[in-house]
Amino acid sequence: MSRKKPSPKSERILDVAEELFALHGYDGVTLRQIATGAGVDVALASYHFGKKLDLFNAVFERRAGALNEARLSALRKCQESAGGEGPTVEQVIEAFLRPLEIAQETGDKGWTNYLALIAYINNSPYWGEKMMSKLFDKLVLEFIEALRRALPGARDEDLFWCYHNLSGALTLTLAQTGRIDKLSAGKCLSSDFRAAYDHMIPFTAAGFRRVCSAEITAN
Amino acid sequence: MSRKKPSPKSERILDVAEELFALHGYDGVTLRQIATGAGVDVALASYHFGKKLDLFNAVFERRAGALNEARLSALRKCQESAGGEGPTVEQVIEAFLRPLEIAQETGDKGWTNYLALIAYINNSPYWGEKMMSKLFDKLVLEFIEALRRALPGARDEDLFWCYHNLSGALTLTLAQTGRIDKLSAGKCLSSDFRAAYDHMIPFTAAGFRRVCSAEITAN
DNA sequence: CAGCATATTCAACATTCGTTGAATTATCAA
DNA sequence: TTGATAATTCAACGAATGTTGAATATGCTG
Repeated sequence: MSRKKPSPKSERILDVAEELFALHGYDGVTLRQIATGAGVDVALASYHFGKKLDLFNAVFERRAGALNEARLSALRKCQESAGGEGPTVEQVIEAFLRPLEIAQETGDKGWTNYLALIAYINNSPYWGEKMMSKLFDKLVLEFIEALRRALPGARDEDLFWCYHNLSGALTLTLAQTGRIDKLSAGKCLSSDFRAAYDHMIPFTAAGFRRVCSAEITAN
Repeated sequence: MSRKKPSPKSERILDVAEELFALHGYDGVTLRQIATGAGVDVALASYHFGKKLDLFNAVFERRAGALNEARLSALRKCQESAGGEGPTVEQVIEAFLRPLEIAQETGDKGWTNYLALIAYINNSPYWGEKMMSKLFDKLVLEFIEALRRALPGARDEDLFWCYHNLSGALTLTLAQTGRIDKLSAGKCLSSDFRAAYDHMIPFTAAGFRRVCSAEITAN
């Protein structure tokens, strides 16, 4: 799948870095911790990826392409199956979220760690704007356009604030902090992406409809 | 307002630590950066607060009491003004969110930084569960009970997942990453808490109603 | 096998980190 | 003013960090 055949050890480095960066953030992880976790000398990370920041970016970008393609494909599919009026709000949000769930269902722990890393970055005042925009803005704007079609007459401001709420709910889910587990005394599980999206889709869809379909109010 | 008269310089240390921790996280900040920002020798932080982790906790706990009281007071007030049936979903969520906005309206930059720090902690897989529960669980559970009253027949699982979505939307708002500013090309501003809550309240209220008021579905 | 490029380790560097104990200054009651 | 207590700075430590250049191992090509 990847462009140039990667040495197995450099992939191990990326895997471990992905896991640790997602858990502790950029500054909370040491190159030596990564190297140790990968069973490798500390200099090897520098050899393959350069500076620590370059490694961080490499981890972040490794799966971005595949993720964007999966979500875009889901959007296209739901647009095709929908009639000429385009998909409903629920269908668009479903296309936005479900690909993330499949990533977990494969049992690939790496994907789970990667999504937690995205949550870390997206919620960080320092990294958020700089890193997310470059890789995900184009796709996100396409989803927002699809939502606009499903919500005729929606104002830009309302549309973007609603997306903001959706993005926040998703981000906290991806972070997998375990907080909802404790709050709900075990009735909800952070690790259960399926249940999270089963609730998030009708929840946010109702929010979009209420905020973006409101009759015109006084300015 | 505070219990024991604090030395002015120790408050400065807390202020700077609050700002830097919110921006870069626990590991992304150095005691020397904090000391320099506060115009103080590096040893002074240790003298007043002990280890770095103790300083982190001190920052986190400094405003927690006042914040909890403000939100609890808002909940009590809306419960009193409501009839015997209790406040509506919208009113409960309003009581949950608006006190955070007032904190910003005072122009106190410290509160804004503090809320961003909460966002950092709440979204962190490492800190999230450990630190949030101790200080905020009791209040949050009280709000959830108020929401339950407003949503008769709601199932526990649905109620907590809905709160999870609300918490995520709020967390991303508090983080103030500036991402929505860029996505919306300036139509939405991360710094405008007022606008964020104006949209978040009807958005999440509609979500609660839809998910928690649904007819009983097949198991 | 020889040769070469790539991959990996080894050893070491200058810096920076959190922390501490001693020295100095400010505060303030007696 | 004196003396004591708290606040602050000074100086330094050992440990850990990111990075680099040289040395070694590995794998591939001819």
